[in-house]
Amino acid sequence: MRLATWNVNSIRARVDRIVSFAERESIDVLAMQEIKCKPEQFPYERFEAAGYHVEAHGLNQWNGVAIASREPLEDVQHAFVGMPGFQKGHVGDDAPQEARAISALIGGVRVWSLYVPNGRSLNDPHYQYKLRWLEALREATRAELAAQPDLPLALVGDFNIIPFEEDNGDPDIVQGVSTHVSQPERDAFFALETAGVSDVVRPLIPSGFTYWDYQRLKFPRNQGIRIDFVLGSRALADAVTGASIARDERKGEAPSDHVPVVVDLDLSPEDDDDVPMIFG
DNA sequence: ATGTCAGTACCTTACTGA
Repeated sequence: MRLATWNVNSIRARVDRIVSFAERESIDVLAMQEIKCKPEQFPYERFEAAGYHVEAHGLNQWNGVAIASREPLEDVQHAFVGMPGFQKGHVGDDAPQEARAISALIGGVRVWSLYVPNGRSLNDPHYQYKLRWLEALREATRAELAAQPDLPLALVGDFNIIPFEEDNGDPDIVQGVSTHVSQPERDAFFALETAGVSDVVRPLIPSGFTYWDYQRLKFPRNQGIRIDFVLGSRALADAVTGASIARDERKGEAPSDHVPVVVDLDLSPEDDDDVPMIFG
């Protein structure tokens, strides 16, 4: 299985290049974020013509997540357990949830397409919302893996966090001033490891950005940041055979400001070394 | 060049969010 995640920054503005990428790179499962539309506005037919099923979750022109898959999507969910809401600067369980998570079971793999809140600024209520959202994600993931320890689980998407200093090539993003690099955000990201998931791309691709701001020639200057990740459970990590960051997707006509992150998985059953080979 | 882009409504321009 070839699994990719991509913050597309509007599905309608660039459906051509998104479907072209999926076909050209033989993507089996494409998790998308920031589709920026309601389901009735999603260009399903373009994906179906290319052999993909699609599940989309969007409430308005903001946020929105989707998963396209060559295999059918089963047991679709539009939020994780305990996902907080946000409305007019108010964080909480009583505020309406935004369209920032969608999940499906595909070929035995539980895939979550996630768009973590941006945070906006360190003193904005949205920043507290971001931290609470990440803590709820950690707890939901911990519970899911406690119930199914051998589940191949992938949390993929735009985490809006720069985990390490070497992931920050943008001189305008400064510790102590900016979101994405604050210690509480980084702590919340690394705490996901205690739930049983880890970054499966970094061991194969130690450096490289996934986002370059449209403004101020950030891409030509390569002043990008690494904020899009594939976090996998043990069973998923054991299946990873390769990974890539599709940097070229930031080039050309009407690119998203993010590029796809791709992982290759070999999900065929493992040989069990504890059992003797009795048939030759 | 405080150097961009997408979506919407206050719709040929201003606003929000990123």
